[in-house]
Amino acid sequence: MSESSFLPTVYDPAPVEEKWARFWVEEKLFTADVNSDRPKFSMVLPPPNVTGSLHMGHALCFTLPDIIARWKRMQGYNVMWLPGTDHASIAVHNVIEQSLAEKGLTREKLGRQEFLRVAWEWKEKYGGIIIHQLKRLGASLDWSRERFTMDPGFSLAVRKVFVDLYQEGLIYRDYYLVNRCPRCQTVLSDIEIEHREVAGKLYYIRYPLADGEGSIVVATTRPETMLGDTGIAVHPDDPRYRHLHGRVAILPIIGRRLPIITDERVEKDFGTGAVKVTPAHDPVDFDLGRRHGLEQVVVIDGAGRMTEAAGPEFQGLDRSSCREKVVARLQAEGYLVKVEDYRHNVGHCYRCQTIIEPYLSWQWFVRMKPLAQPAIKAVEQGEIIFVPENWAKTYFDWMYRIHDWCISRQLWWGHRIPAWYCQDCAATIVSLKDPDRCSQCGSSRLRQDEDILDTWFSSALWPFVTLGWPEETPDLRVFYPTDLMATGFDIIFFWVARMIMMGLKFTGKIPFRHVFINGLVRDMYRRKMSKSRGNIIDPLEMVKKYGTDALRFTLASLAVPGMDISLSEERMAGNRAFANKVWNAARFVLMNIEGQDLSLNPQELTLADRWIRSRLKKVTGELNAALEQYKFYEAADKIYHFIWHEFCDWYLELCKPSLKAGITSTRAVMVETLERTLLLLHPFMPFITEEIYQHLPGAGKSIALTSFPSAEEIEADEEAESLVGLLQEVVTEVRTIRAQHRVAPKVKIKAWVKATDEITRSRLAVLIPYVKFLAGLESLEFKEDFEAGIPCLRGAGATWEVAIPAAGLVDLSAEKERLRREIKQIEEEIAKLQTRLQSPAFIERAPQDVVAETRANLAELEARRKKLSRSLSGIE
RNA sequence: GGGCGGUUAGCUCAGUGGUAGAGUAUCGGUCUUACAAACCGGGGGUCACUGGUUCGAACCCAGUACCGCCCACCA
Repeated sequence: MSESSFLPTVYDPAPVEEKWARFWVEEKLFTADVNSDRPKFSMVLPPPNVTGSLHMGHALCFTLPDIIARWKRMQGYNVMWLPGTDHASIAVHNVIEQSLAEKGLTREKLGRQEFLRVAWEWKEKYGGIIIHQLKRLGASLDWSRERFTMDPGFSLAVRKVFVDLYQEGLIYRDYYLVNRCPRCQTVLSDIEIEHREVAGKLYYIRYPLADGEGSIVVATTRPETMLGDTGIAVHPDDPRYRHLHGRVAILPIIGRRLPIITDERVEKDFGTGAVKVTPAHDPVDFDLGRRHGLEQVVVIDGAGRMTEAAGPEFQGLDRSSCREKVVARLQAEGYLVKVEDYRHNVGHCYRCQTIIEPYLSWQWFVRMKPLAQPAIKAVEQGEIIFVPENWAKTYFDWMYRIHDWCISRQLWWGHRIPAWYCQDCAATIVSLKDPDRCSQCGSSRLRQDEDILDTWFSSALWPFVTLGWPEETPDLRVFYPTDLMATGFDIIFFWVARMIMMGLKFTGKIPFRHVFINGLVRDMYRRKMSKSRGNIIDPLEMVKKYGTDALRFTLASLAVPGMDISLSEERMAGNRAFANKVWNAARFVLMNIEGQDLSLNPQELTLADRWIRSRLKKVTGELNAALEQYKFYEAADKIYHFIWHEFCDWYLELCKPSLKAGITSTRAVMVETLERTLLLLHPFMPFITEEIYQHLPGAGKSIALTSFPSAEEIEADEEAESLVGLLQEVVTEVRTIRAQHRVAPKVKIKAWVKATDEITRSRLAVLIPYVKFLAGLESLEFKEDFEAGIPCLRGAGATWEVAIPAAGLVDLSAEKERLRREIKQIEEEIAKLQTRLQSPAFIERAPQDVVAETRANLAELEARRKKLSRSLSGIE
């Protein structure tokens, strides 16, 4: 048969993938029907930032749900998987402001209107990149439902949520000490701060007492903040300072009078047991100050520069150079007692890694406790299930101790806070529609709050606003709550928890039933991928090199729930080889069925046909069970092993003689098995399976629209499995003997076989032609007596023996070595089992079937040893 | 300071009570007409350590060590 009419020998993924990716989108295969009467299965994609280009985290984050989506769709579900993007305030600001800076511009110079125009322009231009990439990579998303977190519907919903929460008292404004990033020029919420240990110093500073009698020494890591000190605190029970209670110290440099207060929160054992109190620049001091009525003196501004209140000597200095100057002056004036090296945790901005500055300012907050309570309950009662479940503990830990959420940001790109301040009576107006006049005094001199909302505020609404909320749309009714949310553990607090809280609050329902938490993608040495390390593995580059299917399969085969994934290119090369294997198996099948009768006569099935069907049944069951539990790695492993090591290595090889003999049913089973196998593989490798499927006789519009195999469709055939098991044993034994004696495959040799019981004998009789073919034997005959004086190479199972007359083939001393080694291994095993069986405790207490099994194993091993020993002494 | 996870073959990882597995790497042999991105075969592990429970432990319990991550107001 000429090969030219068939598929090429080497599979080239790129053209195939591009073709089908386009086809799926153009044919709208993944558009869900809201009127369908099939059961629904819905998900929303975690919206990638519009700034980004696709990275491995994304690739993982859509590959796994795509596997589920395709699987469920093939199982007959009405699958709706909604895509979209997130406006990502800070990230967009960083990108745009950086490009402005290159032109010598700042956002202030540009102005708010113009900046927003640039941002939208930028979003239109680059925001589509990820969407394009997702389409190219074949994620089976419903593109008719694509959303953006700043589209008009979203703006309306965000405003409604804000107004409702405000009216209920769950959103409030307060003058509070918050975290500010001096570089990003905005405040951040607590969870946007990353604490990292840094090498710092602990400065001991002496503050003289006002009455001139003595002094008190305090320890601080931030001496520059002393300029804003308004008190000193000691522990009430600390005997060292009892005489100082209620007295007054003098702040060096500034000269301010500092009352010495007592508070339980002071640690007696740290430093000197006395702490300076700077209410405007430290969270603990802020509380202390509020409780004890201390003044708040702001000495560092939002950009990290010293204010006028820091005094003329320091005003305008950066906080770090100010530290040096303050320390120098303290030293010069004798106030600096000592300086110690000190490692401590310092908060950094999660976006730009700048050290965070506590910053006293008016901000908007969400009161979290009332929202958290039902969200905790939903997980406690199992309405929402984390996979793996131990992530629920992380969720609970955070939720129980939740703090109020600072939601205002001093940025422009985002949802502007719907609050107005009356310039005449100072009233605050929060409203759905832009107000014309003050509701208190009727003045029309209103000024809208300059700030926008934290990006995560709108992200929290993603699962229901994307479906039409606050309208009661059919989509919302049919597809909400969603079934599965797949995302990384790093955003459980940022996103998952807040979606649960907001979902319950505004829809009265959970937003999703299952939360699948995937790990971080790391490099092959388990290091985080980062640009600075230069160890980024770019998914698009991998796609180019190995194909999307190989990338997807690699991610799936490494995805153990909740565990980080360490990725290597070798692994991907291996899976490209797997794709190629599938391709060539398909080529082989297609070559052999072209123009042939494919009718299936059950009477005509060969042993191999019966065996592969039975194996396929079991693998199908295992695959479905694994996916049911989100065990992607296990599912991938099962299908990989089945295709490569059962379908290709044994079944297709066994088909060759049958095909030669012209057995029609084998062709039928071959193509039937190939087709079912492709369906099983499709969720993992959508492209190559589609391409091959389209070459099969009777192919439909798309493999994605076929129905997923179920184990019930096929019958098990234990007899065939057991016979092929025996076949594999014998063939492997003969091959091993050949390989160890360097008997090349093309050298046709004779072999003898015998069985130690009648049943094995009759089974071997059936298997002889197969063994001959697979082991490359010229002949294989039953022979009762091997001991006829001809030196042989021997192998044995428990109930059978093979012998290859060795004359002229090999060096017998090598054979003796081989037999000795094998016997030794068997004897070690036998010794272990004997010890176990000699223990009365084992016989008495272990379950009967375990004991029986152990006995049977021992008997088998002993039988083998006997046979091999006889062979050995025969040679000797 | 609290919590979570990890430690199994050279490497990356599966494996929740009954004779240690995969991929890859490695060594040897093959172009056996689907596939050299392939085929056949081999070697390679006191399952981190110490105790305990059990007839039996990689697996359960207690502790130790090292690695990683998250949370945390000792300035």
